[in-house]
Amino acid sequence: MSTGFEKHDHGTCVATSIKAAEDHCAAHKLQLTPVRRRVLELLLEGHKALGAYDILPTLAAEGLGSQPPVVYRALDFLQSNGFAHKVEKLNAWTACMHPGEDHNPAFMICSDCDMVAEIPASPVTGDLGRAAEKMGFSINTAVIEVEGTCPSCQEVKTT
Amino acid sequence: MSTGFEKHDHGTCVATSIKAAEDHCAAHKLQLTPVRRRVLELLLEGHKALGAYDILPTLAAEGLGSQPPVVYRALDFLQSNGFAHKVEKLNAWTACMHPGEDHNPAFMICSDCDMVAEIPASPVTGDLGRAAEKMGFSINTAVIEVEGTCPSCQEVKTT
DNA sequence: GCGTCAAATGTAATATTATAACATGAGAGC
DNA sequence: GCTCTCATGTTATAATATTACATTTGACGC
Repeated sequence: MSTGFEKHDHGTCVATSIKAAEDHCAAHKLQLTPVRRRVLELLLEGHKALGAYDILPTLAAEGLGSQPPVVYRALDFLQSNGFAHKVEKLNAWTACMHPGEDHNPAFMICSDCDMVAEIPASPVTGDLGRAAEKMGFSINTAVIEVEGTCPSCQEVKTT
Repeated sequence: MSTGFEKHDHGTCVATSIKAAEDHCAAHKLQLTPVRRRVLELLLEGHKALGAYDILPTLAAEGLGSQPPVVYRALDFLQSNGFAHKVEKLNAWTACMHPGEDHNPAFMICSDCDMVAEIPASPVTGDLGRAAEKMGFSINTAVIEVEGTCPSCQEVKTT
């Protein structure tokens, strides 16, 4: 699975994720309803993070709901089932690139092109986990988001 | 400097931070105005993160300003000069525990008692930095926040 | 079929967080 | 005293998110 920054077959990328969501829902008796499915598709369109209010007009135009709770509910569903993540720094959501796998996501956010790449993080076993353990702090969830410049945007700058 | 979770002389804690802010301002020709100073004091009161709208009523009661921009400006000032940090996960701010030092903060947030501890993080040299370097991603800022249970709240639960 | 229950959706209203824009004031340096 | 910069006062509004309650739909047991 790609991280998003390098070149990749994005069609496969999308198909894989949708398929993973369908399978997971089938296996766990969850409903991937039209709204939920469409929101996931929108999140998958680019490797960007979308705000709830970026998504809402599209849903409204397609007759899938026009009020904020509609999109927030869909995002909650996707997030709690591991199909999407919230990027706290951006107050925005992005599709999960490792659906089905148990993972702690970390994000790299390019401030030039707004691309968001999800990479595996393992805070519990990493530096941070060791620091927490030392202090007797028990980690539940971790927010790890770095902002900077992605490889392609660095190239653009230097050429 | 304490992290906040363990027992400590909080008076010293506050005094040290205020002093550091005063010194830094004197050295850099910055003004630690009444509003700014008061906001810093409020952030230092407990090792908690405060939202802008938690702070505003106090400022208003003390005649230091009653409109949102007042508190946001003060927070911007404190943050850009390294006296406070924003905790993205909470949309709230906390006083810096290592003022004057060049550091990448990480936070441990106790979801039971709301205590926030700042610990040093070094993403650029740590696991995350290595991952970023490998991908050719250049890090500008890092948000590292873990949420879980602090030592004292774990004790309470088990007794 | 029919009742009933849970999950999902529709909708109005409102809460919370944050910023834009412009006017006013206060002090430093000339 | 002039002017320039920084800080503050104030109004309005933007952006993000949730509460609360009504309605619909489909599964399941009877």
